[in-house]
Amino acid sequence: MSADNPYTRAPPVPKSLGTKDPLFGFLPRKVTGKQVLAAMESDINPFNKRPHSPQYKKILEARKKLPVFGQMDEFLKMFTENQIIVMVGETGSGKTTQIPQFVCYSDLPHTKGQLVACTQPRRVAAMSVAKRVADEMDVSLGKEVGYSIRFEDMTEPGTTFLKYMTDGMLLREAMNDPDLKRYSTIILDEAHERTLATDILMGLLKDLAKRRSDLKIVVMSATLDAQKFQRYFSIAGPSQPAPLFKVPGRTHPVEVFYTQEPEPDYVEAAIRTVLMIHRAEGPGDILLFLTGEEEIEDACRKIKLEADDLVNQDPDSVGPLICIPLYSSLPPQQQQRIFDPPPPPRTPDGPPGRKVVISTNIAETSLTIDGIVYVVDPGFSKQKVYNPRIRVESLLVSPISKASAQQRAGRAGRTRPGKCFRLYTEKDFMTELEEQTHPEILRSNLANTVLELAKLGVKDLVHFDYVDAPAPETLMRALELLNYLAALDDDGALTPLGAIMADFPLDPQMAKMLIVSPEFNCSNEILTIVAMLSVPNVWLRPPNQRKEADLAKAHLTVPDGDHLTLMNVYNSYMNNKHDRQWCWNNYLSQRALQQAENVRSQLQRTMERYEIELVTTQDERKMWQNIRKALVCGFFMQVAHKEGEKNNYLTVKDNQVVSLHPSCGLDSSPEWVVFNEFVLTTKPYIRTVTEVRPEWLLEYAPNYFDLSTFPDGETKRALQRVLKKRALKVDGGASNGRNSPASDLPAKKRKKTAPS
DNA sequence: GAGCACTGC
Repeated sequence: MSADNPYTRAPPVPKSLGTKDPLFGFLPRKVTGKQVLAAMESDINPFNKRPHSPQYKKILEARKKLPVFGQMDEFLKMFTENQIIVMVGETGSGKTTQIPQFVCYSDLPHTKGQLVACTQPRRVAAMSVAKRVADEMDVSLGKEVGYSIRFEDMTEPGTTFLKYMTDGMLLREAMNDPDLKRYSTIILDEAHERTLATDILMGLLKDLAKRRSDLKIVVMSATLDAQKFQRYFSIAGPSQPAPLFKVPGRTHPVEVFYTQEPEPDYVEAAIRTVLMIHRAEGPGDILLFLTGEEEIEDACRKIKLEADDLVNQDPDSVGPLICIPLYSSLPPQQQQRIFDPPPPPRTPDGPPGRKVVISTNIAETSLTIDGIVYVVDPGFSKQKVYNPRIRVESLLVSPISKASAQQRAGRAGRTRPGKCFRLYTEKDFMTELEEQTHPEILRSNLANTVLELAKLGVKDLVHFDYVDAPAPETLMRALELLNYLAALDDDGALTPLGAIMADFPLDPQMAKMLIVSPEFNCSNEILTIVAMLSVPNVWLRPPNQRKEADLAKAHLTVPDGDHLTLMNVYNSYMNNKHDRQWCWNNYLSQRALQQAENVRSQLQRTMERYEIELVTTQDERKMWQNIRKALVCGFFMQVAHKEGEKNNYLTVKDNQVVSLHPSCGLDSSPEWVVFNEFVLTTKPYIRTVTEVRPEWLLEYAPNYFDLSTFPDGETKRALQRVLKKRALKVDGGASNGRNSPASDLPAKKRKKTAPS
């Protein structure tokens, strides 16, 4: 910010070095590899004109050995001649660190007050790559090179010209600046992972490229998807696919083995294979892929037992073995164990020890473990699937794709030649596995995405140029929900309320509930509840302390409803911050609560921007009633009605039979409830549940609770009885003339002009 | 009487 203030500036540097300037003679976007190489080898940093540090040259020498470095001139030529490039760089090619730097030398964004952006699907990647590149360019992180992720903007406006960021972050920026004018070039990295955000960005950028001829785009992906992207980005005409720039990787060969026959029990087969490798194969660590926490912990125990047996039977030829579980909900400290060295031999010249990491898909992309030589791949993972008919996302153990299997095998060849044992037949691999994992956009509830697209100015959501178009029914479901929430009008256009909702990083139901909550004098409470609903489960339940954990939970439970319990947990956490042991003593996840605190303050800032007041109700009973009313305004489509005597519920309109989830803290089973989630595990459950009154449903969501649209049944009859009773009351003089907040803007906002 | 594949805003 203060770059022009001579008093706060870093050591003075000559404004112009004339012909000594390493960038002397550089014409933007007409730069050659020879020129860049000379500039890189200069004693002066071309971008801040300061002398290079001693380690700069050392790092440069290492960079020169990367496969991509040898093709710099070729890349720059293609960059000069094309607006959009598809680039394929296999593992170890150095594309993520080098290509953005090459682009900077050609674009010279710092001379135009612009930036080069490089997106990543994951926060850690954005941070760590930015750090690495800042070192390579000999600048400090957050100055010329920075990163931007949720909760952390490590950039300096006016100084930063190369920015690594999460794909979701760039999408957010596009909502406020659809032309992304600050960027001279946008690089989408890991495009083959097909995250929702990257898919939407590809659609936006393809369109934007037509409007902004000065914008260049580089899409980086794995080999298998390149053609698809080349065809998608053929903006010069259907017969002219986007040019492909290809760089070989630098990995070691991996030998792949298949089973002769299909394995009926993949966990058992996996354990057997791990022990076989341990007995018969040379030194090197093992990575085994399983599908979830329970399966992993179970396999760890079994392998440990069997390996101990082997060692006892044959201590002269079998070395010690340690098993390390790995999944995302493990605390970071335990995740670090994957980097522990394998155990030493039991005697100085005994057989070497071995490490086995048993992991979910997290080790397929997010985490790399050095020293892995053997991979055991049963061929399954848990995948999200969305059923638009019943509006439910669930996790299903499904066969992986060929691309995924290839990625898993590659994990064995990072340090030296390795082996991959696939626990399925080669025939099944060839004929049964899909080429690619279905992109997320085909497997998700799109309510959020559709609202984002509307805010991005996309008028026709159905005919938007998707790389892969979602099922029409999924889009219809999303449009229907947003229309009921009054975020979209009957023509599908964004309403002023919808524009505000889109600015909150929340599901539309929660955004709606938060925005209307001042009308019920409980925005302070709803803000807390929404933050708690946005973070992972806060309750810990270690397998050997279940009773203690359940007891601790019972102490914090508010019997009137799970939403109130969440609020109580958050408030207790804040009141006990002085006690470092408090979370641990109450079997609560410190990490999740800390995250809730972050989310809450981020949401509060967005509320302030729109002047949505933070208010509270003093009377506790009234407050609780108000909270439940606000819940109805967001979640009126997630209501269930009790049927019969047992804990059986029927969801309203959809008529799905559901049960209260065992984690539910209600001390009774009320007739009407709103729920936060419908989960399909061993059977259909509703989770995070609170009692509501049927009158509120009719009052705050009259469009949805238009009984003429209801299927016949007990739910409809119950609501008809409520209507009748209400009609009698109104005749008695207690008229209710208030506007329904479920279809209107918050009171405060009505007086102001809607923000653009 | 069950769970939380993995990300992201």
